[in-house]
Amino acid sequence: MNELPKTYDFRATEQRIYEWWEKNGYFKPTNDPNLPGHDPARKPFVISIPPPNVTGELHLGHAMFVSMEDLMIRYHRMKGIPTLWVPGSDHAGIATQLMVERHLLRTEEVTREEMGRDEFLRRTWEWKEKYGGIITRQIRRLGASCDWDRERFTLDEGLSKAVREAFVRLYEKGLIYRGPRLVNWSPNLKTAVSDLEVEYSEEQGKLYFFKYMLAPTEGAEDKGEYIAVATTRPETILGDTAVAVHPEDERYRQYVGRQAIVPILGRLIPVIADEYVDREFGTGALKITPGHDPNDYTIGQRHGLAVLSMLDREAKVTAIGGRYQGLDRFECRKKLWADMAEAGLTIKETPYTLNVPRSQRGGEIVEPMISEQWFVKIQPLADAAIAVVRDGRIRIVPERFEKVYFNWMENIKDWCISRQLWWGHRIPVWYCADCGQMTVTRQEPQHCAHCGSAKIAQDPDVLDTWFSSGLWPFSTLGWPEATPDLQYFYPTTYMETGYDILFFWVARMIMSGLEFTGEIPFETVYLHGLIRDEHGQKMSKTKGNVIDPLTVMDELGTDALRFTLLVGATPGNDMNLSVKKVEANRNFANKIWNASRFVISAIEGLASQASEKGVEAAQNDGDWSLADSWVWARLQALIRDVERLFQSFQYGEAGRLIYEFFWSEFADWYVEIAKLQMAGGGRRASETARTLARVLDTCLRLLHPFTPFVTEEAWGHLKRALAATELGYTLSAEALIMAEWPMPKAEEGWEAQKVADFTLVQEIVRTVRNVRSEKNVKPGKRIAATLAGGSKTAMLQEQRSTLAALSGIEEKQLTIVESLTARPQGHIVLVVGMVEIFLPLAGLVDAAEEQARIHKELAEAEANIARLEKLLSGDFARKAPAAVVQKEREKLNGYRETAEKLRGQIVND
RNA sequence: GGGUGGGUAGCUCAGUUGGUUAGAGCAUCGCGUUGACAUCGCGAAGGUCGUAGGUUCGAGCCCUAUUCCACCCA
Repeated sequence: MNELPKTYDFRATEQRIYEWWEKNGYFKPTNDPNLPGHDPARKPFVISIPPPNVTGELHLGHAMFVSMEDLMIRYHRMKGIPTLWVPGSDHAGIATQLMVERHLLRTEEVTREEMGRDEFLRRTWEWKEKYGGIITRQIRRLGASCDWDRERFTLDEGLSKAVREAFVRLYEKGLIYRGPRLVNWSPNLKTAVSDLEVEYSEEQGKLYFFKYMLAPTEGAEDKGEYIAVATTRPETILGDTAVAVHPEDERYRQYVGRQAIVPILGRLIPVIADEYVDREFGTGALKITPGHDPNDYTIGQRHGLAVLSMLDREAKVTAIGGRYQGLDRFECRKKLWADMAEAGLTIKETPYTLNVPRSQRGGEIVEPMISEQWFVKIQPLADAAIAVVRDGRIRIVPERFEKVYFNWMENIKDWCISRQLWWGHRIPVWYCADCGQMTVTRQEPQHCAHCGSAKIAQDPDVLDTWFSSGLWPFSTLGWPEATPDLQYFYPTTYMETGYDILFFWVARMIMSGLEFTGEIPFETVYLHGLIRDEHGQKMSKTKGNVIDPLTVMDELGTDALRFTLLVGATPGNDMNLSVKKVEANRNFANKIWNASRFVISAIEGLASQASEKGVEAAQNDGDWSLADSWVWARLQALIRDVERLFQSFQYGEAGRLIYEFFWSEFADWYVEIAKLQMAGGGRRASETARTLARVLDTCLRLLHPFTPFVTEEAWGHLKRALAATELGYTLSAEALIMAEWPMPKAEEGWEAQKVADFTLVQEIVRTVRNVRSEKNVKPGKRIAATLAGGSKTAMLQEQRSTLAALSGIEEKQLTIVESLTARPQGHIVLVVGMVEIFLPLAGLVDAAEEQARIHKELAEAEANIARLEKLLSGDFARKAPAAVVQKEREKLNGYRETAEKLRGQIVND
C-alpha cells in the first residue's frame, strides 16, 4: 500500500524533481543540430528568454514570463516537437554600474573616477560573478525547463562579437552617425538616455510671465515696447536665441523681424514668426531655446537659429549665462527671476501643471541638452519592421498591440545608442590623434586606418544595453557565425514578454533581426500584462504592497504560484494578484495530489486482490458503466477544448477548464462513483481502476505545463503503481515532462446520450441532497425513496446503487418504477424533468408548505413553458438554425413533463 | 490633444466564431470528519453584465453615442 503523505509536500518535492529533470537532460532539445542523426526538416519550437538583469532579483514580472514561457515550452515538448528555450541575462548597463558604484562608495569610500576604468570594470565583473547567479537560480525554482547549457550573457565573448559586428555593419552602411544633437541628458548619471527612458509626470509648477523688451528700430527712440512671454522654465532665458509668434497673430505681426533683448544678459535676438506657436497658450508669444527644448530645437533648425548650451553636464550654468555661471539650474531660476523682478521685467506668476521629464532610473529631472552622441538612422530599419508585421510574417498577440506598434514605428526618431558609462560594450571606434579620422573595425586596431598612426584612442562611451539585447534572438544562437544552432533554431518561434517593453525591446529585435539576419527573429509576439496588487494598484516598495514571489513559493509552492499567474491572466491585460488566489490554487495542487493518491491506492488495492481472484481485464468499451462513459466523454471534450484554446493563446481559459473538470467532475463525481464500482470487485473493479488511471493520467498531462511539479510527482507514483499491476494500462514515458500530449479525437456519436443520462442522475442526486439539507435530515441517515422514471426507468434502474449511495438513500428501500398512480402516504414529491422522486419525509414538512412549494415550482415551469411557446411560435423557429430550435423544443417538452407531474401532485381540497 | 484597455455577484476576475434562465475563486450563511483530500465535503444566498440608443428571430458578446477608471503616445 502506498504511504504517500496526506498533504502534498511541495518543499520535499520541487527541488528534487527539478534536479532530476535537469540531470536527465529533459530540458535539452531533441533533434539537436550538433549531434549525429539531425533532421533539418523537422521544424523546432524555440523561445529565447527575455534576459533579466544579471544582478537583479526575482519579481513577479519574472515569475510571469517564466511561467508563461515554460508552459509554452512544455506543451510543445510534450507534442514531440524539438523544443529549445534559450536562457540568459543582460548586463543592464546603468543599473549594474550604479549598484557597484554605490557599493564601492559605501564600503571603500571610493568613486569610480578615483578608481579608474580598468579597476572599476574588474570590480564590476567580480560583482557579476558573485551576484549574477541569483536570478538564474530563482528562475530554476519556478520550474523553468530551459537548456542551461546554452545560457548566454550579453557581455559574453560571443555576444560582444555580435554587438561589434552589428555596429560596424550599420556604420559601413551609413546607418550609424555621430554628431551633436539634442538628447535627454541625465545630470546625475552624466549620460545620455534614449527617449524611451524618459517618463513624463504631471507636477504642479508655475507659468512665469515676463517682458521681452524690444530694441528700438534704428533711428527711432526707445518707446519701451515689449512682448509679453510666458515660460515654465525661466532659467532657460539665458539660452534664448529668438522670440517666436504666430505669423497670423495680429497682436505681434508688427514686431516680427525686430530684435528683442535677452533679460539681464542684454543679448539681441530676433523676433520670428512660426506656425508652431499656439496663439491661445500663455501670451501667444514663445521664447525659443534651441539648446534646451526639443520643440525649440526644431524651430531653431527651421530658422537657422544659434544653439546655445547654457547648462553643462551637471546642469550648472555655463559661461553663456554670464554672471549666473556655475549656478545649479534651479538656483539659477530663482536668482534670475529675482533679478528680472528688480529690473521691472516680470509680469506675474500663475500656477500651472507641467509635464516634467524624469529619468526612468532614479527619477531626476532629465535635461534636454546638446551633446555629441552616436545615433542609429532608424527610418530604413523601421520601414522593414513595419512591413513584416503589416504582411503578417510576424503576428502580435493580442492583435491590438499591432496598432500600438505601428503608431510608434511610424513616428520613430533616430536612436541615441551611446551612453557615457563604463559597464557595457565599448563603441568600436578609434580616433586618430594625428589625422583626426575615425577607424571603425571589428578587430581591435593597432593603427589608424587612414594615416597609419599608432596614436589612436577608442571612444570612451559604451552602447545602450538595448543595442545588445536587440540582437538577442540570434546572437544567443551564435550569430554572426553560421552555427548549426543558428541555422536550425532561427528564426525563433514565439517571443513572449510584457507589453511594457514592446518598444524598448521587441521592436528593436525585429529591426535588428531583419537588418542583420535578413529574417524575422520570431514568428509570433505574445504579450502578457503587468501584475498589480489585488486592487489594481501598481506594486511598489513605497506603497508596501509588493508580493515577493520567493516568499509565495516558500509558503504555498511553485505550482500554486504558476497556476495563479497562468490562469488569472488574459493576453495583454494586467492582472491583479493576491495571496488568497495563490492559496486557492495551493488547495488545487493538494486536490491533484489527493485524487492521485486515491487512484494509486485503488490500483494497488486491485493488485493485492488480483493475486486471489485474478483481475479480469475489461474486454471492450461495452463494459463501461454510465459513469465510465460519462467521464470519458467529458474528458475527450476537455482535450478538444484545451487544444483549441492553446492554439488561440487562451491558456488561462484552458487552465480553468481543466481545473473545473478535474475538481467538479472527476473528483466530485467520478471518483465517488468509482469507489462503489471498485467495491464490487471483479471485472467492474478492474475496468474502473483502468478508467481512473486513464483519466488521471490524461489530466496530469494536461495540467503539467501549468503545475509541473505536483503532476510529475503524482505521475511518477501512478506509473509505478500501474507497472505493478496487470491492468493493461501502463505509462511508457520516462517522465511526465517527456510524456505525450493528449491528442484530441472526434466524437464517436454515443457521447451526447450518455452525458444526458448522467446529467439526469446528477440532478436527481442534487435534488435529494438539497431537500435533505433543507429539511435537516441528518447527513448519515439513510432514507427510503421511490422513483417514477417514465422512459428513463431502465437507465435509472441500472444506476440504482449510484443514486442510492450518492443521495443517502438506503438501496434496499429504493423502489424504481415507471409510474405511480398516486402519491404514497406520508411522502413528499420532487420533480426532475420527467422523473418523480418520492421521499418519506412528509412528517418533517408542513403539508400546506409542501403544497405551496409545488405550486411555486409549477408556476415556474409554466412560466418557462409560456416563454418557450412564445419563442417557438415566433420568427425564432423559422430563422434560427435547426439545432438551436430543436434544443429549445426539447427544453419545452421537459418543462411540460415537469409541469404535468407537478399538477398531479396538487391536492385538490 | 491622439490612442488603447476596462466597467459582469460583497471583493478579484472568467465568459473569442451572437443561441435565448450569466460562471469561478475568495468572502458570507447552514450542515457535516472512522479511509483520497478540513489545503475537505454537502447545501444556501448573492448579478436588470456602466448608461442610452441601434442591428438581429436572438446581444454580456456586434454597431453608435455617452460617462467613469486605468494605461500608452504627444
